[in-house]
Parts: sequence; C-alpha cells; structure tokens
Amino acid sequence: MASNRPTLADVAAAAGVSVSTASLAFSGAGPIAAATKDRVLAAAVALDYSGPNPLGRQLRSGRSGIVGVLIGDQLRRSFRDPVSIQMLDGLASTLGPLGFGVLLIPGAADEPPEHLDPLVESAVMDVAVLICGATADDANLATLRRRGIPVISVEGVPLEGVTEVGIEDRVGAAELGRHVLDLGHERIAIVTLPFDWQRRSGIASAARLAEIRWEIPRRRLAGLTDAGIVPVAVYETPASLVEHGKAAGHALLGGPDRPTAIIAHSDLLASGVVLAARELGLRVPDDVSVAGFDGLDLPWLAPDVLTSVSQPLAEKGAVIGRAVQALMSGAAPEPATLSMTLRIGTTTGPPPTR
Amino acid sequence: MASNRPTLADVAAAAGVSVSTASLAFSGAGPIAAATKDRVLAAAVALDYSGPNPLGRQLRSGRSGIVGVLIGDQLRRSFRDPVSIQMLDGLASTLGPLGFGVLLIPGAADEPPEHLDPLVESAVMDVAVLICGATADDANLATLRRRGIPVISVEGVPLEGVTEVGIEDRVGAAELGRHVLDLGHERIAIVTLPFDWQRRSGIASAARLAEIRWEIPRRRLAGLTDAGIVPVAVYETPASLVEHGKAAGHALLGGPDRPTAIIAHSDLLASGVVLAARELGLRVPDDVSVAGFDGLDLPWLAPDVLTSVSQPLAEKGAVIGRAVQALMSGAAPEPATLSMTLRIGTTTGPPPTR
DNA sequence: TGGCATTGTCGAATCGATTTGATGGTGGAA
DNA sequence: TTCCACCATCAAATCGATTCGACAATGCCA
Repeated sequence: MASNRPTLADVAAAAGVSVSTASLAFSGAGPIAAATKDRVLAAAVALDYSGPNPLGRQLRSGRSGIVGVLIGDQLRRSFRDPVSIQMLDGLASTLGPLGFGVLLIPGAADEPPEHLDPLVESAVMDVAVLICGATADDANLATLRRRGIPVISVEGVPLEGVTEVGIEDRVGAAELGRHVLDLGHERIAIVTLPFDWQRRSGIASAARLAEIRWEIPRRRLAGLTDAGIVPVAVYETPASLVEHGKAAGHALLGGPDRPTAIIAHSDLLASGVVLAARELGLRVPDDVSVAGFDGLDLPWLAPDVLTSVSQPLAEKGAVIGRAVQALMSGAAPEPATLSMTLRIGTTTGPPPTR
Repeated sequence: MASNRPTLADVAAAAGVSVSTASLAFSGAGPIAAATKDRVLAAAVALDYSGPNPLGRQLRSGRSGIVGVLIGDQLRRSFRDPVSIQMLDGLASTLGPLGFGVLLIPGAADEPPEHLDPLVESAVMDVAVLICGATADDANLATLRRRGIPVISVEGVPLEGVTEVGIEDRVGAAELGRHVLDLGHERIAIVTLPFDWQRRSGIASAARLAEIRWEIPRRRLAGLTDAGIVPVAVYETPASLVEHGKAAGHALLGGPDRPTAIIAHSDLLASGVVLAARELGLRVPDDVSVAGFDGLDLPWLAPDVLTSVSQPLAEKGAVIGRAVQALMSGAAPEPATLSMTLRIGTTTGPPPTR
C-alpha cells in the first residue's frame, strides 16, 4: 500500500475531504469553494500526486483521447513519403492542442486485405483514421466496425458508416493531363502507384490494368483518361519512393521509341524519373517532359521545379483533425473533398522536334 | 442499457456462466472446461461482442501497452530525417508483434526546456522514449518522473533513473576526423546540429561554442577535437535537413579561403553541402571533400556515396524495443551503447594541390 | 421570520474488466 | 471406504477515477 503511487483517495484523505470533492478540485466540473480546492491541491503537492490517473478517468467517461492512425504499410516506407508525413503532421498539430494523442498502427508489409493487425483488435482508441484508403473487404475495417470505433478514411471509396476525406485527384489528374496534351505530346507514359497489396513492379499488362484494387491509382488513371490521354505504357511501382521512380524512368526511357512525356502518380516517383533521365543523359524538359502529383518541394531537384498538381496537405491534416473532433463529440461529420491546383514548373515543355 | 455495446457481463449472462468464468474464457489464465469456453465464445459471437474492453483490462492490470515517443520537435521536421524514421520503424517493428502501440507525442517547435507538452501530462503510457535526447532540466522529464513512468533516453546524457541508449558517436567522430586529417586536409570546416532549442543558423562564435546545451553536437564536436581537428569555421544549423546543409555549404564555400574539407554532423546536412558545392561549380572531392554522419543511403547523390560513419539504425530501434519490453516486465535494463563503423565513400579525397 | 434557490460537500453507484479465495464436485491412491 | 488432490466454477473485492442524488448550510427576497 504505502509503496504504491498515491491515488485520489489518498489525496482526499490527506486534505480531509471526500473523494468526490477531491475529484471536483481537479476536474473543475461542479461547484467547489476556493479554499477547499486549494487545500486539496496542496495535499496533492505534499503527496507528490501527479493528477488523476487517466485510466480511471477513461474507464468512467468511456473516452481515451487516442486517435489510432492505420498506416497500412511499414513505417519505414510510409514515412519516407512526405505526403504521409505532412498530413500526419497537420493531423497531430490539430489534435495535440485538443489533448488528443496519435497512436501509430503500422500494417504488415504486403498483406492481403484479409490480414488483421493485432493492435487494431486490442488497442484503445476513440477514432481510427485509415490514411491508406479503405476497401470494402478490409479485415481491419470490419474489426473496427465490430468494436464500434468510428472510422475516417482518407482517399478511399465512400463506404457505409465511414467518414471520407479526399481530394479531387481525378479532376486534378485530368487538368494535368490536358496541360501535357496542350504542349503537343503524343507519346505519353504513366508511372503509377501500386494497384493492390501485391505491389508489383513493371509495365502493367491490360489484364493487370483491369484489376486495379486501390482507389488512388484508379482515380488518377481515370482522370488522365478523362483528359484524353491514351498512354503508350503504364508502369506500376510497389511504393511511392524515389528509387522506384528511378527504376521506372530507366525502364521507360532506356529503350527505343521512348515517350516524350512521363506523368507519375506522385512527386517522389516523378523525381526518380527525372533523376533517371539525367543519368541517361537526357535533358528535362527538352528531351523528355516529366510531371508529378502532390505539389511537394523537392530540394534535390533544385533549381528545377516539378510540374505537378498540388494538394493542400496541411489542410488535409487539419480537416481530418476536425472530423476526429466531431466524431469525438458524437457528431457525424460531413465528408470533405479538397480541391487541387495545377503547378506548372520547369520539367514540362513542348516535345522535341524530330 | 439495451442500446449500449455488450459487456463481458452480458456475454456471461447469455452463456449462463459467471463473469469470472467468462473472463477466463477470453484471457485463458486459469483452468476452464473446453465445453464452457465454447459456450462463452458462441454467446460472444451471438451478441456481436468484440472481446474484452481494453480499458477495463488496463485499469485492473495497470498496464496500457502504450509506449509514448517524445519527438521533441514538429513531426514535419523530425520525419524528414531518415534517422528518426528508421529508428522509429525499428522500434515499432519490435513493439508491434508484442502488442505494444506507439503513441506519438510531438513537441512544440522551438521551446525552452521549461516547456511542458500537454500530452506528457495527460496521456496514458507505460514507458516513455525520448528520442530527442534528454537534458537534466527538461520539464517533460520531470513530469514523467512524477508520474512514475520509466523513461528511455536516446543519445542523451546519463541521468538518474533513466535508461540510456546511445551510440559511440564521439569515437565515430574521432575516426572520421582522423580519416580526413590522414588525407592531408588542413583547412577543415564543421557543420553541426543545433546546439539548443534556439536552433540558430550561421557561423558559431566562440561564445556560442562554449554554451552548447544538447549532447549530440557536443559529443560529435568533442570527437573531432579528439582526432586533432582545429576547425577553421563551425556552422550551426537549426535542424538536420538538406536545405540547411545547402545554406551552410554556400556560406562556407562561397567566400575566399574556402576550406578543403567539410565535416557535417549528419548525412542530410552533408548532402546539402555536396549540392551547394555542385551549384558553386566545385567538384567533390577534387575541389572540396565532404563527410557526413549516420551512414544513410541517399539516392539523390548517386552515383556518389557519402563518406560517413554508419550507425546501426534498425538495431538501435530494436535495442530500444527490448529495453521497453524489459521495463514493462519490471526489470531495469542495462544502458546500451552501439558502435559505429567508418564508411569511406566517394566524397572525400586528398586536398587540391595549390 | 418563513420560504426558496443556491452553493458546497459527501456517500454510493458506476465504468468493465481481472484476480483472489472459497466451494463443490470428481477421480485416484492408500 | 476414506482421504486428498485437483479441476471447474463462482461470488466478491479491486483497480482509480467520475457523477448522480441527497443533504446541510447559506443567502436572498418578500
């Protein structure tokens, strides 16, 4: 007993008041005389009591103040993607001042949707955010539903009972596509984000293109189709990383009949393509135009600036934060869709004249 | 009542057993007849009960399974540093399979040590990891102590009651310094990590050098001094980011009497210096040698490879994970110090002949 | 001075589980 | 046949707080 940490009951006893009164002194909910409050606080200091144990509070109130963020990939990989980072930063910045914490739930690396991450079942959280975008057959999603935890899905498909926060990437992709077409390009290749958990690498066959499972590559491809682009090749990458973009660039630009423009589904991939082009001795944009997606500042391409479609990353985080807040207070937040803006940089230009 | 989620008591009632027996069916601690267990589990499925509420379990057992990670900086900035990321990934990979979750606690951006982050006071956690390195006057550390939460400090100073996990960076720095000296360099400049929360930018005066508060720059500078280096200039940066390295490189290499070698306290900074050198039309290592710290793979420097001192990042994460595990089970883990290895790349060479 | 609203305090119930100690059966060994 | 060990089950205490309803003391107004 004496060896243990002091509890509210100990403080109450030391201050000569009841537990309920002591609770009032800390929570501030309910009337309490200033003198009594001071006495309780003084007793707390004397006992080296560090405030009400959050666990007890949580059990009673049913709230933990914890937001689970399902990464859906290894941290190592996700966190090399500035898109995830900046969004997470915006989210944490919105949530932190409200007293909410962000619990990271990394996914197993390359698992089929039936896979269930243990923390999804066992961790305490009030709201879950799927920053990977959810599909209907996700085992994690099913578990969260069963546990009664409200879910926010980022850039997924609209699903029953899931708050959706997205960006107008189909529209943005179409805008980007038109920009490239307007420059006069005819031989255009596309470097895409992974189609599903298999995360294959290489030129996608027609069959493979027909079975895209994840929404993001699907929508962005659809947007480019909307613009009227018929790609000469579509290269699937296993993740949004510079080295995969580089590999794609070498594969697409290394052979004969190379495309005059390459559109990538992310700036990281696009920057890899630019690096590959440079390594092959090609000038950007004189020999080949490269466009990306996200609107990041990539210092290692300087002084070049990628042509890209910008998404408001900090705002996205903030919007998710507000949705979390709404769900915490029992409200049903509206789904949000943020718009994108075309950023014309130095990496796109007219195709080379033959 | 009826509207609420089912509890263990509901399941027990439906199965016709007592709550204690139902608990046994889920936890597996204690003897239980197979038939009874099946009956309870069947009742749980029928009621759509998703397993024992973690909050109740935690209150009773006193354990939450949550590890708080204090970033000590904005997420945005920390997470652009592969060192933090890879360590965090190693940590999460070790902890995840054990059922422990990682709670992110971002610090306010540039605050004096008296600053206390609200989550440190209010969040539930069993163990706290300070990946920023702790100083003795840290308010967060004081609060964690008062709350009785065991603390692991990464690359900090040895402190009473804090488990220390570090790397031999002083030894590594000395080794790196000797390598540069052995090549024949005499005019050597150093680009350092921030000295304290003020995170200044620019050449550090002697007065500033005398008041370094953070351990990492202090130890690495000490190691270079051990090697016998007397730098012609020490440039302090506000964070380990490519752009700050670039600024430092321009400042150090742009004027007359430029150094023949620059040693940076991180690979990110060093890569910025290399980029600055290239922009100034200097060849690396013919005109200027550049060395870094950490041993990262930086794709944007390819085909160049930074000369650097490698630290075992994944292992560091794993060691922290094991320390967390030990603390959870009540043991007092040994402080660990990991060794570093010199990696000689293509960015260092003999100084230019006059 | 009586009646009523307000304020401050307290006891007890509650949140949802785990865990201890007790109880009643069953089986095998002496 | 008797006794002991063991297994399965259960009632009750416990974890550390919040919150509801009751109650006494006080202040205000008529």
